[in-house]
Amino acid sequence: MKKTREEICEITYIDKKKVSAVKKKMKPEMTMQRLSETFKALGDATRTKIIFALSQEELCVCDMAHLLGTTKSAVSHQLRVLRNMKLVKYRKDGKIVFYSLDDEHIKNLFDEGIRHVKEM
Amino acid sequence: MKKTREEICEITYIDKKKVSAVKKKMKPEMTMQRLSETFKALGDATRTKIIFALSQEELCVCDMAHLLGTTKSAVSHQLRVLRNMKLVKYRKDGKIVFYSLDDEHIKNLFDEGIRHVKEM
DNA sequence: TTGATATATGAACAATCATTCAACTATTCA
DNA sequence: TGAATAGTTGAATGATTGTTCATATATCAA
Repeated sequence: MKKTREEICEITYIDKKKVSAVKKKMKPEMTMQRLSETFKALGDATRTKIIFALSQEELCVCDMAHLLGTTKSAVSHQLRVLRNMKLVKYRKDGKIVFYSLDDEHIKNLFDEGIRHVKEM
Repeated sequence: MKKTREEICEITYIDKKKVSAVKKKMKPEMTMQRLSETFKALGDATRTKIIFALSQEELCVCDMAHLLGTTKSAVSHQLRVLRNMKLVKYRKDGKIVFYSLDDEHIKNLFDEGIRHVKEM
């Protein structure tokens, strides 16, 4: 009888102790989920550029569209993703909405990323 | 005549000076591309967990699969993504391949991310 | 050599995603 | 009030992605 389907429970442990030690240290599922969502939010060229631009200056949607050479709609859609992940905040001034980074962390996170990229 | 299609060139500038000032500061396209790819590589729950696990211990594929409750194949596929982005490195010991974080940055980047998530 | 095990990988499929277009709200100002 | 402008949003669409399954490669041990 040939077994083809790989089942989780049949995988061999190489170092069971090590695995349970690491398992204990793992963050809660919720934390991991949010963390990956945060990175995912930064993981798109348009959004990366938005974040970088906002690390330099507070900007309105219209000017971001200009800066990135795309449409206001596309920018607005991406800003919602960043808003949802609490990466940017905004203030309204009449018709115009000005966006900026939500807090200092974001810039640190970003700078750390740039440092990694430079050493690739 | 009603204009429906939004064209890039027709967007109004709100603050042209500000836009060109930020434009000058923008990193090269290549840097932005790599940066977003790096974040994207971290932006998946399976890969996030792999990175966290490796920040604790060097691990083989088999044990990672156990730890995450998934298959070796799934882990292996995700490790390739992380390898491509130079986020993990590996050493071979006989049949077994041990993975670890490529450098210290990665942990910093990750910790900065966790700090953000905790303040959400 | 043969069988077993650790890992890698290609193809396929469903799910997710970014952008576009059209339509909508809200605000200004004439 | 009504036209113009800034921004948001829903639906549609093509592209990308994560997992699974099957198979391939590499190493070890008998």
